[in-house]
Amino acid sequence: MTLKSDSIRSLSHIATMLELLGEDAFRVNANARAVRSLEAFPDELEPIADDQKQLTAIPGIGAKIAQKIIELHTSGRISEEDELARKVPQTLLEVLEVPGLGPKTVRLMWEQQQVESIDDLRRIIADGSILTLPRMGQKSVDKITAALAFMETSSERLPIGIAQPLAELLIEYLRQSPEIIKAEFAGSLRRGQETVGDIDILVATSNPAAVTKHFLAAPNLEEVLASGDTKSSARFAVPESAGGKRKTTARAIQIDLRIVEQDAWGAALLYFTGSKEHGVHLRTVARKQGFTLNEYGLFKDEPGEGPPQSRGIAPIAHATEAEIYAQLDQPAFPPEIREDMGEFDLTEAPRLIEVADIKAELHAHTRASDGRLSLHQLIEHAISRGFHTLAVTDHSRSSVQANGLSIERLQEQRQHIEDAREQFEGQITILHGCEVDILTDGSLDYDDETLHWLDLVVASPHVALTQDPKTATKRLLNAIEHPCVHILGHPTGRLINRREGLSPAINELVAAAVEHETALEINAHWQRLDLRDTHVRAAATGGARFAIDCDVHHAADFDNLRYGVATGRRGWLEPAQCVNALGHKDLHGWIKSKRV
DNA sequence: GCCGTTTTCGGCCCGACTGTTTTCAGTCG
Repeated sequence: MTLKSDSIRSLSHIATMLELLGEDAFRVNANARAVRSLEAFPDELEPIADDQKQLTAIPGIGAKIAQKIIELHTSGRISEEDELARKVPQTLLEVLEVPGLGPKTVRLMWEQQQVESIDDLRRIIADGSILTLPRMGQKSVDKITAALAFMETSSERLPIGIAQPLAELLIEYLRQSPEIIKAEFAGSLRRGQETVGDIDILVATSNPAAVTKHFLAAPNLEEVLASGDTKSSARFAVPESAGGKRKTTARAIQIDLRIVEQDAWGAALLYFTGSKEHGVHLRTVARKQGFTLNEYGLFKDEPGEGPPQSRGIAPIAHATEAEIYAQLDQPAFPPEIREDMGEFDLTEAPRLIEVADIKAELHAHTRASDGRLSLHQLIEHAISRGFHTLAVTDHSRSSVQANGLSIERLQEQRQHIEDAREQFEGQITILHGCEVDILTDGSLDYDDETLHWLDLVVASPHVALTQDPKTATKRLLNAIEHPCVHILGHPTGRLINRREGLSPAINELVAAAVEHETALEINAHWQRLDLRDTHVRAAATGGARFAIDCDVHHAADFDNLRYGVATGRRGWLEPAQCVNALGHKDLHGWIKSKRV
């Protein structure tokens, strides 16, 4: 555990307990904001933990919270957290996790009915005493009961690689209705987050009732949670086949449908894309300039009661996101950077990396190790993607479970590569590379002579992924600094929702990567997305170069590129910093620079 | 509890839906 992760846990614990005690909402929010800010902070806190000034330089961290972090660092505890924990039963925090139950209701249950746990909640439902609470009727109780049952069947956040295809299928279905003018997904999915808690679909129509009816008849719909004139929510089953074989325990996902008038499409898309923090900041900007911004448009402030659109006030801008941003004198922020993490300091929108920029795949496996494609099939797929270069990088010998190649087999593979080069001449440049294991101590799985003989080397950690941060940093630095290594593959080895992976000191890796011109991988597989967005942001700011690769094992893995690109965009990555976006000459110039 | 090109004090976004209410509180995003 690091000081950062401990601080995040303690501060969010404090925020939740303050909420349950009915403390000032702004104080609760300040702690929650500090948590989000720390989650996005790329570096560890230990190096700055004795410097209040550097701590308060982190947005959302003021003098008080900095003091708590310092206290946690020096004593291992925060006294405020301990004091609060004496007042609030810790099992009460689980009750707050029940969807539909908020702090006010949980507090009432606690004060009036001595509810201190989920079991207590079940008790007052069973004996009917829950109905004596204010504003609590049978319908509410039924909802809580259903939520409790749903919680038991578990639900984790859905990886983007499952959520996005689901959203696209639903949109395809919705568009079958002639009443639909436009349909797009918004929310965290549109911002390219690695996992999503729900899916937001935005629809433009002049016939809301028909569209709602159509939505509620969609395939895989399990339960309607709410349905009004402009908004419906339903729970959908996640098909067993999602993501190839099931790679998530999530059985269901909530999908929210928002219905808007076509005219206000831009305002609605902006609003429902979020993030919440970006929206709050943007509305503050609007207010300062004498405007009101909501999901119906940007309005000039005029005195009066009620929302401007219902008072007959015409919006100044509402048709597109771009015109609203322009009216507020802001750049047209790409969705992926709308996190209120510094984007409002920009004077113009960055030109972020796009899928169309990617012209090379530098991390791909064949049947020789654990891939499912033959060498020829792999090459044909790369050509069909319009790539100018493909690196064949099967596993090295230590990856026994992946049928890693001995040096002899590696040498045999060279002959096949050369045959293929002849056959595909003029269509694509084929590199003979490997994905070499970074062994536990940081040494590589082939000798230097073999590595130098290969055209391209991706060095990746596959074992000992629970090493402490210091050892892991040293291990990865070894690979970055090795003169034959081009790319550090999936640097942390994490698997989303499954395995934490290594926690190296990213700033040290970045400094070494810049010095040795080694690229850091953004592994595009949606189970990896490694480096993650916040690491990419830190490394890109530090001037590192990146490789966005699909780590191809199956033909369909090429389609994961969009998730890797989205992660790069969330890290503010521009094409010039991505080796896969280089032209043929520049890419091979860099690759050969490691072979002199 | 944070923050400042209106402010070092006094702000801190905005609306839909639900269930329980005769006008609104709570939750959610």
